Amino acid sequence: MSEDKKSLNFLEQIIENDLANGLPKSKLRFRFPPEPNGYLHIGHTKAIGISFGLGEKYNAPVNLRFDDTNPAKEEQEYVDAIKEDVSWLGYSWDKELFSSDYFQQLYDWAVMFIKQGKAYVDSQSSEAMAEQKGTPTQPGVDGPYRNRSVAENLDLFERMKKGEFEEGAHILRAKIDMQHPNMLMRDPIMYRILKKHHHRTGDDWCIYPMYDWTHGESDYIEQISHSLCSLEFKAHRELYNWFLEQIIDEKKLKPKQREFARLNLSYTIMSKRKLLKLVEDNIVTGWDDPRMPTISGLRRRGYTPNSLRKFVETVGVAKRDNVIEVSLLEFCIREDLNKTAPRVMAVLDPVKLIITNYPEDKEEWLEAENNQEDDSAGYRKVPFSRALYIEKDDFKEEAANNFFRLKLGGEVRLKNAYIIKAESVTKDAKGNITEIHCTYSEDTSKKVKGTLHWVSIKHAIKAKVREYDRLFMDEAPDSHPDKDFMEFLNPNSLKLIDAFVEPSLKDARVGERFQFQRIGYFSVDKDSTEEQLIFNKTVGLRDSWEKQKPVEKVNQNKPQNNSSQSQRKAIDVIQQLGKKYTNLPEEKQQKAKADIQELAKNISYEELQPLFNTAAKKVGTRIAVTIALDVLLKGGLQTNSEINEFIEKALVDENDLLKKEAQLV
RNA sequence: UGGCUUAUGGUGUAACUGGCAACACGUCUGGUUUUGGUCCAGAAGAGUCUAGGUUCGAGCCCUAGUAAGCCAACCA
Repeated sequence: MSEDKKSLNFLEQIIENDLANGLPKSKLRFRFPPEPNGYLHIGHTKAIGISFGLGEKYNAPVNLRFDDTNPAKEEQEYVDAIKEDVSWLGYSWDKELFSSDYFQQLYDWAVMFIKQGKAYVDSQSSEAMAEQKGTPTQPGVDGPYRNRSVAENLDLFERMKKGEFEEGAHILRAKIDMQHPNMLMRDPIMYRILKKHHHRTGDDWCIYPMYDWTHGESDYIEQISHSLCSLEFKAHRELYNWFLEQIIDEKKLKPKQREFARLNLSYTIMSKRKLLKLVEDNIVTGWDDPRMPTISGLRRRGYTPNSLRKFVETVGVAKRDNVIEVSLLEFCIREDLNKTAPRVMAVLDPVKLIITNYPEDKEEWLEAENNQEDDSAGYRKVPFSRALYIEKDDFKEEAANNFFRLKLGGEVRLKNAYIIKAESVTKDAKGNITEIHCTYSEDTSKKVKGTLHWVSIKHAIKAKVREYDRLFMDEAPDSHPDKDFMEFLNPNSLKLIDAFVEPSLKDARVGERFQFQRIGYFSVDKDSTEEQLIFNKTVGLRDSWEKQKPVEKVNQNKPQNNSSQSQRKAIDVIQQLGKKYTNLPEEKQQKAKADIQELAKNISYEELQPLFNTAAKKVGTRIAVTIALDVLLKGGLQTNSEINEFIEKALVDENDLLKKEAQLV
């Protein structure tokens, strides 16, 4: 009944506040403003989830606005891809808009700025202007063209527009303050000359507005109430507001820019420029390569819109830099697919298994449940025969008891079929197992520890499987100032596998997702043909067996594990026991005390002494130190002024426990 | 020799605006199971960056530090 009330993130709080202060709910409007210069990635999914999510929450419209002010980098291909990705995620925008729609209005405003003495044409080299601009720690100085007459500015700007000048000859700058502590306020550029073809306005314009000049005014034109972007635009807010204040009509709404921390994923990169490099260098096969963190890549990999939305929701919204562990993404997709993906059997690394007491020419079509998590999923038939494939890993001639799979003399269940017992193996000249010989029993009620998946050799379909590993071997590949992110590329990020799958998969269609039982989730790749099925591995099943195995490859994946408790130094354990001390019930306190006394035998005064400075309020730690100190003193330690001072303080503390321990010393 | 922002378990986010630090992932136990999956039950792990202060009471307020990020594209 009672919905557990989710706490609001800081953006929602801002909106609630505005609403409480009189902003009508009907005025709420958001926007997602991608630049069409690349494909959207998982980081954008967060931005999309925030603005479109707010739109859904408040039933407010959300515009999709392409920020296309730089004809040098932007293309129609990207516009189309972005639209596809946003709709695939399940969001629908109110209006599809382009910043270029506002070029004329922006130009008119710029002319107004010039007339009001708020903008001027600068004609220096970019180097000269950069020098005058100063640095973050040093103020800038005015340039020589800063005080051109209005008439001259108007004339030059007009001629810039007409295309009379070459690129770089002139620019239009806002006239604000060259000494401003915020560098963005030091006469920012509003227009530059760019004689490039624009994907929408063609050759109409020779001058193009800059981001800062365009963005806020576009928000204003569209009457966006909350313009949400990532943290690196924080400093731009001041300029955003300045530009708005010059043109605002008091009767209209003034958009509010607020900034959130962008999403970072461990073991990957999120920069469009760097992703583009992977594409251009053919490290990957394209923007939608399943190893890419792009939305299209994840889609091709088999991720669902649901899982991505859940992921973004789980990650939350705040203002501090963050790195999300990939395991959370994997959790989200497994959670979704577990409920929805039909189960099938596929063998990726086959070894032949012969059931010697099963007739040579017999075959049976056995019933198999499609998805035990979904009652409506129904059943299908799988063919069984004398000769099967099972996974090589599922058989060992000899193995310990915790190996639940097949071993000589041992029994396992074949999923959806019978119980078999391994009798013998045949090997090739090199000693590799070529065949496993088993006998089967039709009594399937018997309890056995292991269940294996399998395919009937005669009926199996050959399929290609692409198994992916992370693209980078470093946790944060582009965070090393001295190293290029390309150095961390994982040479084995793609593994091609020839697999055998059950015949029901014959008609599987591109994009369909399955669970290959006991292995993972797979989806049919678009490269598949009538003759050749190709599967992408989306993600493996959780595997608690893999973790138990005494593997040699260890550390290569895990950043580092916290060293086990047993290896911790005695002093650290004492400190930790102390932290909890005052919260413990009396008997446990006694035990903790005994533990501390025992541990104290193994510490030196030098280790204990720094803890004398423990803050007064951390009473527990001080108690533990007192107890330990007592042990040391009884062990022959000479008292000194530091010790006395510490005990003195304890004796007059208001905490009785501490006082009591101090009195014992 | 600047400005802005941030700081809570391994990770991410909370804490009803000053009242027993919670949730999720991950980790570890145990149970169920024709997937070593799922599911179920449980555990460990944080005195909230440091030092002071205000307060009956501080993760939250104040002061001073420390650390990290962002800001010097005719990119967005």
